Amino acid sequence: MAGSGDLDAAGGKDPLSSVALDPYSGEQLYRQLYRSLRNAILTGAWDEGEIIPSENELRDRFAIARTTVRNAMALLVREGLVRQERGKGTMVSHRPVSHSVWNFGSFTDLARASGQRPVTRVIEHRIEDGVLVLVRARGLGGLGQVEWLNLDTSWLPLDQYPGIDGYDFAAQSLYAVLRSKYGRHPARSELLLTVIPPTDQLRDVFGQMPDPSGYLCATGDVLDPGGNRVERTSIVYSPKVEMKFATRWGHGTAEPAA
Amino acid sequence: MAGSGDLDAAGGKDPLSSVALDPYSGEQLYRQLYRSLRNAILTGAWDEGEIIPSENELRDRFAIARTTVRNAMALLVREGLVRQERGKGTMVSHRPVSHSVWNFGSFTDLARASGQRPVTRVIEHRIEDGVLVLVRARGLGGLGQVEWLNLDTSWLPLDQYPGIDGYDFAAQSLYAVLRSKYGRHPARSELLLTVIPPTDQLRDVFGQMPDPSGYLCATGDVLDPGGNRVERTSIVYSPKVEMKFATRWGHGTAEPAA
DNA sequence: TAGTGGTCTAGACCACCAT
DNA sequence: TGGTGGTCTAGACCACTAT
Repeated sequence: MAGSGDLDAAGGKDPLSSVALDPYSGEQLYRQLYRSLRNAILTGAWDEGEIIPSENELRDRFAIARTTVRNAMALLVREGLVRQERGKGTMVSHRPVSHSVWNFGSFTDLARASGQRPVTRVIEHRIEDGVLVLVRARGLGGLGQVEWLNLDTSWLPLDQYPGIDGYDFAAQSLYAVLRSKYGRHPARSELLLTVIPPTDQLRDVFGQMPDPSGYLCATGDVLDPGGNRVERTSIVYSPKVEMKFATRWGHGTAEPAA
Repeated sequence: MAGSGDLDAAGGKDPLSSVALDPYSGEQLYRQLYRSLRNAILTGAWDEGEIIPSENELRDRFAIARTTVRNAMALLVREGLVRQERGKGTMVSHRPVSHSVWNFGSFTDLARASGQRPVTRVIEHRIEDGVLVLVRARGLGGLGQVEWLNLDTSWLPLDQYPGIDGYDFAAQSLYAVLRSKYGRHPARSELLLTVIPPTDQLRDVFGQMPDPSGYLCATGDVLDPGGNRVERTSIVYSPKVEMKFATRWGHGTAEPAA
C-alpha cells in the first residue's frame, strides 16, 4: 500500500522510500526516476523551496550514472517543477494552488460547499476500443430547474475495470464505484487547461446566451496516491463557473523577479 | 570559396567552415557550439527541414565529446530551431514549441525553466483616470526571433505610485521598481480565469495560426504579504503556453466524495 | 549494412555554497 | 572543507532509418 508507509525517525521522511528502478521494465531509467520524483513533488512530499535529494545521492541510491539522474532532472526543470542552484541543491519550485474558491476538486465537494444538491445526467455511455466513454453533465439544482455547470468526459479502460459499463452513473457516483468495486482511490489530478470552441452539444448543455467564444476545458489524468492513472478525464466548464485561483510566490525573503 | 577546402565538391557548402572552438575562451564549449550552429541556422545557412551535420561528425570535427555536442543540441531543440529524429538526423525547424508551465508562477519562472532569456516589450503606456495602464508583451528569445507568450496589463494608481509613469518598463522590471522605489513587495495573487475572444491586438502579438477561438486570461490582484493590493493585473496567455495544474484531494487518506 | 540519435556508464575537474 | 550542480571526457549498446 502506498501512502502512509513512511518510516524513519527524527522528523525523517523519505518520499522515495517505495521507489525502485527496473532496467528491464522497458521504460528508460531516467524516465522512471523522473516519474517518481514528479509524483513525489505533485503529491506534496516536499514543500515549496525544499531541497530534494542531490544528484549524487540519487545516483548512489539507485545505482545509476549521474548522467541518468541529470536526464531526469532536465525534464523536471523544463516543466518548472524544480530549479537547480550550483552549490546549494535542487529545490522544489512547484507553486501549489491554495484557497481556490472554485477548484478542480470533486464536483460533489463543490456542491456541498454551496449547499445545493449535485445533479448528474448521463449524456453518453458507449464503448470505444475497449474503453468506456462516459459523458456526464453535472449541475446544481432544485427540482424544477437545474443549473448545469460541467460537462465531464471520462475514459475508463474495460480491461482495468471489467464490467464497469453495467453501472448507472446517473444514480451512482463514478468515484464511489471505482473505490468500492475496483479498489481504486483517486487522490489527485494533473490537468492541462485549454480553450475549446463552442459546439452544439455545449450550447445545448449550458444554454448560454450570448454564445461565448470559447469554453474553459481541463484535460488530464486522475491519479491514485501511487501516481497510477485512475481515469482519463476532460471537464468543460460553464461560463457561469467562476474559476478563481490563489498563488503565492516564494518563501520568506524570496521575491518574484518580474 | 576561398581558404578551407575540405569535402564539398557538388554544391558543396560548409556553414561551419570558419568555426573554431576554444576551450580556454572562458565560454563553455557546448555554448560556443550552440552559438555557432544557431547563428548558421538563423542566417539561413540551411533550409527548413535540411539535415545539419550529425552529432558524431561534430564530435570528430571539433574534437569534443558527444555529450558536449548533445548539450548544444539540447539548447537548439528547446528553442525549436532544430528537431531530432533517431535514424535520420538533426533537421532545421522553425516550428513553434510549446511551453509547459505548472500553475501561474511569475513570467521569470517560465523563462528560467525553459532556460531562455525573458523579453519585454511595452505596448501601451498611458494614464487613464489617474491610473497608469501598462500593457506589456512578454516573451522568450533570442536576438533574431522572440516568441511572445503573455500579454500583461497592469493598472497602477498614480496616487499610490507617484511618478511611476516616468519609468521605462522595457528596461526595468515592474516589480523591481515597485520593490525598490515604492517599498511594495508582491507576495501572492488572486486570479480569476476566463476565456476572452480573439482581438486584433492578440492576433498581432501572438501571431497564432490558425486563429484560436479564445484565449486563456487570468485577471485579478497581486497582493503584498499583508493582503494589500499591489497592482491589478490581467494576463492573456499564448496558446503556445501549456497551462498545467495539479490538484490534491483531501489529506493523507482522505478521498474525494465524487 | 552503415549511420543516426537515444540511452547509459564511470569516471573527472570545476565554480559555487554552506559550514 | 565537504557537498552541490555544471561541464566534459571516452567509451558502450540500442532502436531506428535509409540504402
